[in-house]
Amino acid sequence: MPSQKDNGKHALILDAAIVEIAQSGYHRTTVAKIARRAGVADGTIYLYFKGKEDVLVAVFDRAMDRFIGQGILEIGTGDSAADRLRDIVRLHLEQVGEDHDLAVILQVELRHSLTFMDIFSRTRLRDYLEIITGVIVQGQHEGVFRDDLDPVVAARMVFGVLDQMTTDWVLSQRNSRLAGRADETADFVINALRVR
Amino acid sequence: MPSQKDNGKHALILDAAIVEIAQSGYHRTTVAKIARRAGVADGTIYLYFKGKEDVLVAVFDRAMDRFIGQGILEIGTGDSAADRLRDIVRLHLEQVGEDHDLAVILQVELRHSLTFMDIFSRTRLRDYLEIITGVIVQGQHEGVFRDDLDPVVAARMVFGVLDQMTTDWVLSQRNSRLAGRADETADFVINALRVR
DNA sequence: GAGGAATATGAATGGTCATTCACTATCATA
DNA sequence: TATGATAGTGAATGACCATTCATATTCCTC
Repeated sequence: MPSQKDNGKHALILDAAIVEIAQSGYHRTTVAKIARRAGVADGTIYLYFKGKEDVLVAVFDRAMDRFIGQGILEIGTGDSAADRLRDIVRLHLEQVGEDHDLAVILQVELRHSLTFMDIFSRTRLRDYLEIITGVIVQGQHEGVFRDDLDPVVAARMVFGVLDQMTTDWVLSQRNSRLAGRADETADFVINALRVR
Repeated sequence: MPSQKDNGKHALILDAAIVEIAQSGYHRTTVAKIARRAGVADGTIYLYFKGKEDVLVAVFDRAMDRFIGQGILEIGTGDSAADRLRDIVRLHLEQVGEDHDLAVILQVELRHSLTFMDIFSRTRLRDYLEIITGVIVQGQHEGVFRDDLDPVVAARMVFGVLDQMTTDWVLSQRNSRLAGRADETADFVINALRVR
């Protein structure tokens, strides 16, 4: 099984898979098509991945690594909760809006299986939601966010808004920038959380 | 092709399909399994539906008919926008929370294909979103909801919150009632929209 | 209750792929 | 440059499953 002397084949296959899956959906994408686009033989896929499903998992893992790694974790700790939340919204929409094919997979293809969603919600997404939860708790301590909302549930609601904006963008004919919605989206969620 | 003298086979097949698809996902559900659960022969499915995919579409259509028909359309027009929105949130969560298997299909299985999502968002969902949009516009006229938010986009955000609450409920194996979240969900979205 | 129409059956068909594996090519080392 | 190890190939395999259709059953009408 190749590891170091890779010639970037691993990434090559993942890139090809993203394009094919975004185009035709996971189930209509054959291993042969991924191989052809990646410029390798069908069998080569199995040197780098356990099987077709494993390719999808790897696409997801790499995407989440990049997403989480892209600074979401260390969003200014000196700032107010409202400012941090605004930054999270902006970063989220910028990140996902950067690669349309990848967004299609994240928003549409990855949700085709309950068990997959389950894994999803138990691992990387959980870390991300915990960051949002933390910011909400901070805001409650500051006295700026209402404390009659469960911060864990509220974080889910905030995520729901971001997720819906992304899905709408994926389904729309993309001449718009997703990040262009950042301001009004941030306004919405911050207003939702703010004390009156 | 049977139409009147149905013996309820059409509905029988749909019910069986809902259970099977919720359990194993659309792609792992075979026509044979649906037939077996419905207590009919494989070929009978094809007397009532054009094919496997048509069964899924019919499940979706019936669900949306019931959902939209269940009073969402005629939510008290005499009430304030905030009250109407609260009613919509409650009805939405009550309706979807009524049948877990159906909710799984609506939240997970139906989103497996971009074209399907596309059809979805162009038809029934659009009607529903227009109702929410109308309530938001009403609230803006009343001077209760902020008018610096595009009501169409705001309606999407509200829907995103409801959708996320539903997905969370579907993915949690707990036997909690989805409608139990109605109050805090309504608080969140009404607060988000309210002028300060 | 005969005959024809409407329904229902389920074994057989055929197409589609994921996966395997015997073989070939390339690389690294001495 | 010989040799074993590592990487890559793609035709063949076999499992799976939607759909069909020849046949059987039930229903209706006179």
